[in-house]
Amino acid sequence: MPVITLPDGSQRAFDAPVTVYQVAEDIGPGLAKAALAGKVNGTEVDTSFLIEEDAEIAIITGRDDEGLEIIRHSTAHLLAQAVKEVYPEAQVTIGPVIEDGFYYDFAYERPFTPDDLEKIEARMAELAAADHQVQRQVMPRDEAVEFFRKQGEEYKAEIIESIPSNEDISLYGQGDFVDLCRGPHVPATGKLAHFKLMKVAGAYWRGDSNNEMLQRIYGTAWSDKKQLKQYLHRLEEAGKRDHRVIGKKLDLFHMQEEAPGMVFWHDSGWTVYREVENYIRDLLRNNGYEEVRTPQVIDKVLWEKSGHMAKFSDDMFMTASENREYAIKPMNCPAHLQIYNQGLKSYRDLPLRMAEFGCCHRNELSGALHGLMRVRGFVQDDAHIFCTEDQIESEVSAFIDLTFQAYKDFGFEDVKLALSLRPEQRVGSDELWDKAEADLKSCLDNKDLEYKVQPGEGAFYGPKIEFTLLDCLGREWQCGTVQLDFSMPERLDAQYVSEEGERRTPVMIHRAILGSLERFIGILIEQYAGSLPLWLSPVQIMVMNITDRQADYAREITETLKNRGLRASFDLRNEKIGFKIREHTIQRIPYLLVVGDKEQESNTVAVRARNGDDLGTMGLDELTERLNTERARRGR
RNA sequence: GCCCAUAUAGCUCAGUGGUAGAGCACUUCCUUGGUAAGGAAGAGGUCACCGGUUCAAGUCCGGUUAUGGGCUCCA
Repeated sequence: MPVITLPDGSQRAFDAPVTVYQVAEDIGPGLAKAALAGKVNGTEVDTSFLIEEDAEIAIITGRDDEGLEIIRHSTAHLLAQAVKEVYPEAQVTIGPVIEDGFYYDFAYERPFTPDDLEKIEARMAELAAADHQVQRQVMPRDEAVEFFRKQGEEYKAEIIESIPSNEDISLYGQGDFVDLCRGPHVPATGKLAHFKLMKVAGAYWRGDSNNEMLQRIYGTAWSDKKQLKQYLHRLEEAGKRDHRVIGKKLDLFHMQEEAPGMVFWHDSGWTVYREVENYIRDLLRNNGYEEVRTPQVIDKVLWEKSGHMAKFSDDMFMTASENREYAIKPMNCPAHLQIYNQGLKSYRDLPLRMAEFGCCHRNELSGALHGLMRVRGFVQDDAHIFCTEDQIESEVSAFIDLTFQAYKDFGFEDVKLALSLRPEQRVGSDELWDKAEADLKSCLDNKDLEYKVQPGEGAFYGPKIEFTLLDCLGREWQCGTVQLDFSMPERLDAQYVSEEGERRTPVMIHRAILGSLERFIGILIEQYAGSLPLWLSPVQIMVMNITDRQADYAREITETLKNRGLRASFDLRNEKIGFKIREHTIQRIPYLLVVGDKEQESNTVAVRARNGDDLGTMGLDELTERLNTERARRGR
């Protein structure tokens, strides 16, 4: 005779086993209608789950995060059911829940078209309206394999075969469609109404590019109409923040067919670029780094020695001249080692921190290119720290602090961290890896930072920490990184003389705060939707006259502001002031100065901010002071 | 690299086999106007590139390149 304890602590006694649904019904008919699933002693179950003993119960509805996940999961099944009905030869594979929705991968003789998607979505709506019961059944594994194989579902059978043979398999059926699933699911397809199929894409079976390509259908699903609408609106708004759209509108940069993956920086964009570069330059100089510059084109022999030719030759741009072969440098480390190797180093020289705004070229796969985020020609805010093993922890720790300081100055608070550990193929002894991984880990733990551990994701030469920022659609892009390297110093003969007078090999720490300036600026643009902070804005002040009478005055104050180190420009066109304000506001210029007869007479300017605020009339000294204060605050 | 989609004026886009269009931007003229679009006229295209089908191709077919969305990759 189960006694049920609800989340609010209240209890209900039943004189016979009850289902989750019946519990909901007992509480109220509204809840029964809204119930999607239940939680019994912390485990998610279907509403049909029978409770036979005392338990803590929660009813899951569309208002709960868990409920939304169940809706998405069930909608993925609905998609599979619809596809099987419209295209019976298609085979189902997997269909997980993802951020904001779900996808499902199918094997089919031809790719799905946008037309197919419409048909499938229409069928989904019919199936949902038919309100099919969703029923769970349990089957021994081998029987389940046989069950799916009989239906020609080879992929499904293969998945189940990878489950241990002594385990039972749960299946969910709705109408004629049965799918392997852990569950739970909504009680009936009628609970699913607010979904939309978004796009088709190719995806490799089991994520392996050696396997065949499946047809992936992406969809979104929500618990009510309003949420769906809001989501679609959010996507539309995000599209307006896209750095490629803003880059064009604000005349920051362009790319063209003759140089795929390479950036043509325009004056405005290059101004942002220089500000970012100079910020890092000052930061590094103040933190014990030296700055160097190394050649763009270096003989292939060096890259063979460093090991890059063997591993990455497909991705390297090569060039030849006078019977000699060169690589356009894909990274800076071998070049920095050449500088290190000039003159014998002592332990007293360590740690030696060598920075370069290193221009690199990598022939990335054409399909990987993505605006400024993934390019073939880019500049890293690269540096290599040569140090002893004992210095690793303090160097990495200082670098993490420096990175967070920089991100904060640029206005980024949402930074994701990952710790990537030893891959199967690697160099260096296990003892060395043990120590290196422990060093990185303790750096993160000592700062109480949250991070994701990624086993096997480290570079072949050492473990690394990655700093990831998000773009306008929430896609993650790796920016900062710190990587330990036990391989290259030895390969390229770097040494130092120890306190005992012995020759030793230094450890090399590769590190970057921004990663690539191109990518970082792309993310900056999206973060601010083009309204960059004052210190980064290409044009900081636009001076506008009302009539021709104030043209000279406008020129004069622009000149004064320029002399005070501000990026000021004027607009003396024969247009109404409203027109000019609109145009320069759209151009995201932080401050607009209006000068008419009144301002000219009193030797002042009328100040308007790009958000529309009227800051009143003031003299240039007051304005300059105000702007200097704002500039110094940066993105904080 | 793989799958799908897209490529038309400077920009955003319409154009379902029969003389290439719109809005904005641009040029000229009028207007000198006080905080998000004043008015008029004009100019502007080898419809990405190569090939094919057709009496006729921006439109249909094939290929190439680039871009977008994914997958894979990312030293």
